[in-house]
Amino acid sequence: MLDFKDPEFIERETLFIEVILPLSLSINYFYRVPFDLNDQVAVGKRVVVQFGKNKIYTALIKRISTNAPGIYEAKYIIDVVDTYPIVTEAQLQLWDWMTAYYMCNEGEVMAAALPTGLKLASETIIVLKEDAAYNEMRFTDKEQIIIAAFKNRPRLTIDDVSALLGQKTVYPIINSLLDKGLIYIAEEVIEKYKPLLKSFLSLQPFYKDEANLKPLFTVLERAPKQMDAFLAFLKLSRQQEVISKQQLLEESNCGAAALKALIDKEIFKVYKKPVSRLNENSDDLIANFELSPAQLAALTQIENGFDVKDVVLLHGITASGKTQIYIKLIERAIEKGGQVLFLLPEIALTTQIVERIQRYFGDAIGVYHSKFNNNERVEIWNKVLNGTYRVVLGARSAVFLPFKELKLIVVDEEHESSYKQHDPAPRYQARDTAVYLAHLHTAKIVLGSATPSVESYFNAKAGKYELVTLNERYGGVELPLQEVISIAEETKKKKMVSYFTSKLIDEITLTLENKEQVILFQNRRGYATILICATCGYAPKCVNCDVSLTYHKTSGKLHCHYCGYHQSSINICPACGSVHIEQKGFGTERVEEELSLIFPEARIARLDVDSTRTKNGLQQIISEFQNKKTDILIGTQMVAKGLDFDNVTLIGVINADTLLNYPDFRAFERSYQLLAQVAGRAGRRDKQGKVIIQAYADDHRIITQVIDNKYQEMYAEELAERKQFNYPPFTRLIFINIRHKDHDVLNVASQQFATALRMQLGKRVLGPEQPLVSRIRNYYIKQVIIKSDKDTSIQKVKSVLREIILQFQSEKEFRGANIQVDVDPY
DNA sequence: AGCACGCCGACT
DNA sequence: GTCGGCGTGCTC
Repeated sequence: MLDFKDPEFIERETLFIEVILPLSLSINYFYRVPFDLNDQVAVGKRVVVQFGKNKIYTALIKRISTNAPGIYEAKYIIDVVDTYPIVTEAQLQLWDWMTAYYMCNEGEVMAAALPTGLKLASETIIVLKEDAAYNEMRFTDKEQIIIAAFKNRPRLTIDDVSALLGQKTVYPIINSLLDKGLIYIAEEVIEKYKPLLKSFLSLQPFYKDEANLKPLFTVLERAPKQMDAFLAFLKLSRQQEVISKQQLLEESNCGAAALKALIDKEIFKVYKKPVSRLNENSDDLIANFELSPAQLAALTQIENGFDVKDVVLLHGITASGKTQIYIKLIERAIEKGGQVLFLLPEIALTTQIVERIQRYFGDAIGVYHSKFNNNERVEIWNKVLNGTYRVVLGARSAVFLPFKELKLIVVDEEHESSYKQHDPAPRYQARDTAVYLAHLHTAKIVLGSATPSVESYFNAKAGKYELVTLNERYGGVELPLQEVISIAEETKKKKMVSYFTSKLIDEITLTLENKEQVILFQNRRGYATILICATCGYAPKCVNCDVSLTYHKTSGKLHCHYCGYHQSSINICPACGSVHIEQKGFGTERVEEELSLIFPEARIARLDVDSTRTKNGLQQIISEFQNKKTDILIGTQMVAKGLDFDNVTLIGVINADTLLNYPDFRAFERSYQLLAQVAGRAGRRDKQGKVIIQAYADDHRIITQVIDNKYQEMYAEELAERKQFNYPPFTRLIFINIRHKDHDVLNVASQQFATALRMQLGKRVLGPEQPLVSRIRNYYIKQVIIKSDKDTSIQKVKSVLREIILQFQSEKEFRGANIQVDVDPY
């Protein structure tokens, strides 16, 4: 074993390091370490390297060796960024596994894993923090030069800094300024989320000393209002840690003037703190909850399950109180000194569940997802690394955080498709990655869902996972009354009003009269799905993609949902000149419009990607609905996921058929999950909710199963189908998308690729097939599918695939072709 | 991912 | 005659 720390050794030996660059490169590169940096290099630290002609990147040290890397001469590293490794050994192992399993590059994994703030590059822009407390700190000369430079320019690139100081090694200096909180990395995108700041009060340090309080009381005796406020403050401070200005005003009836006087007299100090925009009306749920007997039983089963298996699947119906069970599990894991990762779908992270858990665990908890900017993400990364955070709530990318003592992972809503990353690579499934991550740390993992994925349930039934079932709703809340209404029949009887059956209209009327709220679900956005000329059949299509354009009335434009292309709408058919343009299909916009004609008094809001694109859109729509400023919320999938409103008693599904007709082998499973999830939003503690599902296929087995809550039956029938048609969980799928700008070249190329693959893998190879959308952003697409049965070694299949891809890419005639591999598409 | 090197159309 | 289009290959 080489001792890199031995001074003798350091003086004599030349070190070479293998680094991972955060780019899509098929191999890693080697650099040479200058002698004076020998004692600083370590696996998991970042280094600054020049890559290519004049590009500078932050790379990560993967291996250190004394062997020169063969024929070429290695470049010297410019600098070592970190004083201690920021990536752990376990993380590097996880990266290795992901690279191999999902058939991508290590650089792609690194790019996805590290928050942008840890990937400084030469053109990264730094900005001086305005409110930084300079005078309380000491700076080196170089730091002062940089700070001074900000007087002339608000933004500096790393290259600028390099020029200013006349040296290449600037990363440690920048890093130190970042650590001191003096500068931050400018966002390349405008920040979407701006925290809401609220004013809080604290006592000036001087008065924390009891001795100084006494004279204060004598002074305040002459100002009864101020005294009142002060006493109210003292009383509150005994009960809670933070006191907001607003709260003190409410509790003391002292008036704003008296409070201002106290602040002006420097008795109180005001500080601002970001608070959630969401209504905080569910506090009581968490403060000191007791598990119900059913929950307690489930908890015990989970813990016993951990004795025999590493993975437990918790199948608990909607509103059965899974969160409280998670909290108990988390609590126990922390008591044992461990760290906990709690994964949630992105959308659920903006809701109450985060607040509940945050309130419960306080400062030891971190939240990690896309609403946070780079600087905050780096902060979270560091706090996980140094152990400040014991619990992290996060979306799928949180699996990349640098845990050191991970003891428990919770994957809530494990069936959610958003756990799978589709683009770009690594195309990973965070739930499956979490199972491997738990294995790496010898941690335990709970997968929870009201409607588990067929795969997970299969694993549980097969004994790979331990299965725990919770069949009782928490607090005796009744299951909603569910009913399906046939659209066909209602149409025949001429009882349809626009898209709504008479039953749904009646129920909405009743609900609004009771001052309760309604959620309507329509899984399509926009106004009309397509426009079509009634005379010649022409339908406007996207110029870049092979899809019809969707008509959006709000913008008055035709939009492509794949590439973002849009054009103005048409009144006259460009093909035949006819003015008979028909609208086919309808989306949330249309539902909103039609509904407002029927219920002109009702306050209606829409929740979909379009209405939430603007700043704070999502947050605002949700909180307005929660605060009962809206009566009816119309939305796509978004309304089904993780949102919890306690005044909603009616849920309407406008058209269930669109879900069922989706051409995917998981369509029925997904429909069941989505409908069950939507239905779960109905009802309150004191009132049974109602769910109305409108459909043409009103007797479809999936709809019947949703209405009767027959998960098991759905699972059994799905499983039989999967077995018959060789789909997961009986096989493993790999999708290979081949893309090319030229249609004909693609045909030849994909045919040849499939043939080469078939030579070695035989009938496991399907295609090339034309995917649903055969052209996106001007690239034609063909799909080859590998369906590998469980008896075949998947490693072998992957190595064959890897070889064929390599061979394919070396062929000159197909050079413009681009291959994307998607392992376990979801 | 960048970025340079390299071979074919409209311009001072 | 040149400036520049982006197609292709390389980066330790």
